[in-house]
Amino acid sequence: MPEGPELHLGSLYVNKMCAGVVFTGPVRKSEVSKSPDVPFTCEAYRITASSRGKEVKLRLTPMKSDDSKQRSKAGQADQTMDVVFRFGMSGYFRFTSEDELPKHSHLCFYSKETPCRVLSFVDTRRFGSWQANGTWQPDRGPCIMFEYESFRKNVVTHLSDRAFDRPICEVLLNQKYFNGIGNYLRAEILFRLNIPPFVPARSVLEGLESEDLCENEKPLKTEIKDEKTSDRVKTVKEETGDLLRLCHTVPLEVVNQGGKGYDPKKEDYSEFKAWLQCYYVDGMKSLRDHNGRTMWFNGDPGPMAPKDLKSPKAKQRAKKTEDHDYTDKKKGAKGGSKSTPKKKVVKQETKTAKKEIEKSEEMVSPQKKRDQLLVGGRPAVQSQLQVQRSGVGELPDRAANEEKREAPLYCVYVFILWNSF
DNA sequence: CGTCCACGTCTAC
DNA sequence: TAGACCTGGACGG
Repeated sequence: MPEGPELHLGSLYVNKMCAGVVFTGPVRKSEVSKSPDVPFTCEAYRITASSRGKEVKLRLTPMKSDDSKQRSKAGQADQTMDVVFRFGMSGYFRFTSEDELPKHSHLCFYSKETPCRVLSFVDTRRFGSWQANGTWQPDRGPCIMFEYESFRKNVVTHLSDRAFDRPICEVLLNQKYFNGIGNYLRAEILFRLNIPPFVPARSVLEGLESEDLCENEKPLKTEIKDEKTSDRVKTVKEETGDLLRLCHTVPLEVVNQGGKGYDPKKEDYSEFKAWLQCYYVDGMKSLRDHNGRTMWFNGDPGPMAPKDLKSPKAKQRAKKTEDHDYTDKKKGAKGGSKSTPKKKVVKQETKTAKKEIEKSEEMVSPQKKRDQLLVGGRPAVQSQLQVQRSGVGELPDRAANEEKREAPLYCVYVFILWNSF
């Protein structure tokens, strides 16, 4: 569940499910967890949640007791305790009956009912963590969604920080400045503004104001009469706002979807998947950034793109043979994972038209290939945009973002490529 | 069976 | 700037 929107949706889930529920007893941790104990026990307490960027805070509030002396005798809590969670790659909250406890529940809060129900922090990979008596992690910046003004200010007033020497796509994952942005959000945000991901961050951000000048401008949409569909009025909207504003609005779109955000296993994942314009989308390119994270983008990667010429594999590929069939897969199998320190998959445009086509096949992820279908004689990329355009009956926020773009250049690109087969 | 990949931090050379 | 930390799903042989 893990970028800003998912964390926030998680806090909404807790507040909704636990409203009016009384919890009791100790907080229990799984055997396998290495996170700290939560030394809290109470005859009757409530749980509420809040979020900030990529953290969720649970507040455990003891209910009033007639006999506070008795309570302190028994070692009961009489003060609230905050527990601050980070979700890692796979954390989320569930509220279930005791016998439906999900696998990988690592911290459990028991309700005072028979049979009882359990609020549990579930985390398959255990990259998540929590801190009893916790506070928001001090090195993390303001929340991109709910502390927008201070978030902007924090970035704009620290542009001289060496952190901004890096490519913009990598800076967007720096939680000191972009608390809540993660790997899918950075792709979606940069894509919408057509910003090459490996452009120096400072060059993109300098000149932006602390104040969002856009915020109070009402007419975000321009209505244009479409000649072809004469009687229909088509709304055309450019992406509104600068990069910092989109770091705020794009995550909020996910929250306003009301689903669970990024969660491929769940039923309601389809809406989120349809919302994605770039991340893991068929026809988009991807590159490993300098931290080994996959950056999804379209068009020019930008001047700071990893050249990867130093990677053992790239050397091998360049030296050994011009055999275009010498793929990463092959190398992986050959070299063995031990001798090659870390695989670096580079998928990029090449110069000649022929190679372009070959490479474009490599670029398509396996998952994509499954989905790759012709719809109405057009590549799926285009049809996806059409689906987005036809969205009906959405929340106002979302509706405003529906009818947003003419078919972008990449569609033309894909179309040409497609026909060249 | 094995390899690769995944929404994120952390800390140790 | 590598790795370490984990589980599990997809896919290949």
